Amino acid sequence: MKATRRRGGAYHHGDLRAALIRSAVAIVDQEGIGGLTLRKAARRTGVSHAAPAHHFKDMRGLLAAVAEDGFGRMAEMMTAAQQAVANDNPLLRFKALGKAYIEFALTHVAHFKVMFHLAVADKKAYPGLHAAGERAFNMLLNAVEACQVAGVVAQGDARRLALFAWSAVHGLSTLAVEDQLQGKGLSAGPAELAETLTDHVYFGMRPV
Amino acid sequence: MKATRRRGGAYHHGDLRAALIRSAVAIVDQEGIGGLTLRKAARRTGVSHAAPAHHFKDMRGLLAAVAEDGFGRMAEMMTAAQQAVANDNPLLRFKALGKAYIEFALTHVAHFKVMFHLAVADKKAYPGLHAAGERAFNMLLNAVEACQVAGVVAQGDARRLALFAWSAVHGLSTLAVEDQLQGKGLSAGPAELAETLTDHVYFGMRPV
DNA sequence: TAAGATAACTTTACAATGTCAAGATTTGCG
DNA sequence: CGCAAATCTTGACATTGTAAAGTTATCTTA
Repeated sequence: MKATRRRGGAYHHGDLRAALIRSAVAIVDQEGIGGLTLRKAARRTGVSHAAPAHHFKDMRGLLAAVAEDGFGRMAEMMTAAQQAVANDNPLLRFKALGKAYIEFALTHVAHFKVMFHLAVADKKAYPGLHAAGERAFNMLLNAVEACQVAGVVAQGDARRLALFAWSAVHGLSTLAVEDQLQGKGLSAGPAELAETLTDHVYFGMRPV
Repeated sequence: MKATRRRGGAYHHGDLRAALIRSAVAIVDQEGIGGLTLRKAARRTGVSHAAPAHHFKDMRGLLAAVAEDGFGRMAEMMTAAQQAVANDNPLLRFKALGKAYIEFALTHVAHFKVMFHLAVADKKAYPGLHAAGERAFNMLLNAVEACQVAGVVAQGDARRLALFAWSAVHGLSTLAVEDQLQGKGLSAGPAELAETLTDHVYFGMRPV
């Protein structure tokens, strides 16, 4: 949006951190998460190979930054999807949330892969990342609780119900993003499968 | 089980391929998937750094071998769990299948991580791997169809129903294995969560 | 505005890795 | 027995992550 391109031999980039994240996302998009390299991201951005270290301590720092960026975008998409639905229909809002989750994964494959690929040591090392993930789960939790209040979802531990919904939606996203849905004889694309899946999720949470 | 340890300076290992897979699993268990290295696996097995190349073409070959081994073990656990249930109760068999899937992920974290971590190019490059994944899905599909015949699960595209169940079960496994369940206020461990999750999955598939 | 401090970036350097090529050793088969 | 193939080792090279030290721009402050 601003002076992202380095004119001439400008020593200072101006917005290197964001530019590196963009490059990283592009690389993961093209070559997968294994093709991402600090040096490659630096080359693509037009800076020296050691420049990333000043913005992200190391490789994991870059991945954490991409993941945090992804969680932010996901939260945006989910709130937008939720607000596009009538305020007084908690069930529709709940479904919209689930479909937005899947849609985010399908339209932001690189982000999604990185978001759920940090093996370990992200818990306390990257507090911003932790908080971003927490926020997304809380959106889902609130939607479930609203459905309980409205009586369209069974009573009981809302967190477990939310976990069920999250698992289903996250599972489909993961399988789709990892190309595990090919050759399974599915008669529809991921988008349509998301629709029927969220219906089943709701059926699994109905009051007795 | 056999002559796995190299006595003295034995030039030939005897069962190097399997030994390397074991080492790789151990490394992934201890240091995560990012800590796995061809040379490290070779060192741990007591062979030269280039030895793995003769059994697995490259790094992806080793990962594919670990994944295929994992699919085999998972199929074993799932068939065992299924056969431990009365033959005439398809619903219980279906639930047992789902719980076995989750239990496998929780007890074979390294295998599970590798199984669903091969980014791309596994489709045709590793046919054995592809077939192994196919087999696991077909077990689930058969269980769903048996439930439909018994009338305990709604009619309709069995593959979509199976996908819903797989998504839920796979999602919980993934989240648990990636330590995403911490700090979410869940009042139970993964094993108990698996129990309630499979119940919800079934509820989501009941006949109207 | 000018100097000093700080931040941003580069250059240099090194150990570790994946992978290839060539050599050594063992096994199996005729 | 002899030889070809399979198995493993050694050596080499480009690439990577990362640390240390140097260079250039920006910011602060007096």
